[in-house]
Amino acid sequence: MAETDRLNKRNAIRRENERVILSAAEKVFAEAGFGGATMQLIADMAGLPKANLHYYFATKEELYRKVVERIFVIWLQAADRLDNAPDAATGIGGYIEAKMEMSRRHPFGSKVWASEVMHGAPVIQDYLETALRDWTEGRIAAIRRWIDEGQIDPIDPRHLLYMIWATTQHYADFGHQIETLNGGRPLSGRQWAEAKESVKAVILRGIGAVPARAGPA
Amino acid sequence: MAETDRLNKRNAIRRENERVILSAAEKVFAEAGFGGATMQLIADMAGLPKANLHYYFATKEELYRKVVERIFVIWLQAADRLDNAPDAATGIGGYIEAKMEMSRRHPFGSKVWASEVMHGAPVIQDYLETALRDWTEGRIAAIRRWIDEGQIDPIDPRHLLYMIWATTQHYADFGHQIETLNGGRPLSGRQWAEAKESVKAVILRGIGAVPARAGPA
DNA sequence: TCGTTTTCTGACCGTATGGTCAGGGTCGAG
DNA sequence: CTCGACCCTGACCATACGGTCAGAAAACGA
Repeated sequence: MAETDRLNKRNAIRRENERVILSAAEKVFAEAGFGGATMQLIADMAGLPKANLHYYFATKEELYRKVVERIFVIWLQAADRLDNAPDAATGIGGYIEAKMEMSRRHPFGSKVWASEVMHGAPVIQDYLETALRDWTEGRIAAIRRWIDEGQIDPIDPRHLLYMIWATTQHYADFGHQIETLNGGRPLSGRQWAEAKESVKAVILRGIGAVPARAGPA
Repeated sequence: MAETDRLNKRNAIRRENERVILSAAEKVFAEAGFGGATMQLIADMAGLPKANLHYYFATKEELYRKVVERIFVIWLQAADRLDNAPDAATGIGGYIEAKMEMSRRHPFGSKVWASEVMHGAPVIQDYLETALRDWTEGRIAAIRRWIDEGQIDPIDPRHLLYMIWATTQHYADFGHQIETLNGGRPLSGRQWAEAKESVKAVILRGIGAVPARAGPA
């Protein structure tokens, strides 16, 4: 087998440490921003000496880039629900659900992404111009098809996508504000479900999408 | 007249310098985050020596706090359109319009606010728990009234507010991403108008609000 | 066991940053 | 004109931060 795939102790250590560092970095970058984050803070959170971080990731920029790249991959993966959907309502509804789950399970990643974009995407501008642009064009075409088929009202697909991104990611990025307005408590499982249903209902109704089981009369 | 209101040269200088500094600070904080912003950068942008900034604002934290407080006031002011509206569609539609205008005209402020909240609102937590919470409760009551009157579908008013905030502020906070997906060009006046109409249309239809002029048959 | 490679880390360094301050300049009131 | 209050700023300081490095420790293959 290839040398890099060997499952000896060294590789295990490396993999585990990289995982721990990336996870700690994601959290610290999310909570403090790139400028506010320090290698010492990340090291403490990872339970490793600072010098050890620099052994695995040469610079703060490199570590940050790895964090953002990982998030970007997850971001694009959520699109599975949009593709191969039997109809518009199922596809868009499923995509909203998937993104709401992501906001719930990966709030730090969402915040890092938001922060990166807000600051002009200094690190992942190339991804925006290639991968994200291509991805977006593909979904726009799919949405246009649904419009042509009369499954949803005519609407600029871009604004629909922005709306979905904005609304779903808001529950992660502005989670602290939502929590404060919720009496200082995090949303319960029930409240998350209600949020998901509200968002789905308003958007699907807003674009005139009929539920799958209720075909046109 | 009161001493603080005198229009002598000294007061003019003070007012003008504070304005210039706050404006520069808003931009720098928005583009670099609190941690990434430096007093030197803000000073350069304001065209003043760094020491002069510290003459008007003792610390970086104080300057930042003033910036955020100013944004918060503007944020709350946009609610005028929601209050005293003749009906739900006009009120909510007007509020969306006002917030879209704010995203267009004050993108830096929106970003600073987003950044502050994302990082756990270390500076304005008290505002969230008092002013924002009170404001929100008031609007929730108003929305509930519209629901009871049958003007809009039953929906948790909180999620409706979050949706409006998320969608409208997205055009400021994620403006760079939108610009990139728009071929690298900022949205034109026409595109902004389309965005505004799209958002309004989807949300108003999504909550079953009928336009003001088209009363129930 | 031995030599080699990889992992680990305390101590250290140069720089950038927030903040200070003494002293000079400007304005306005009387 | 004079004096006091306010405005301005170059030079400076202490600290914190990203990053380096020599050398110890551990893992590995033979």
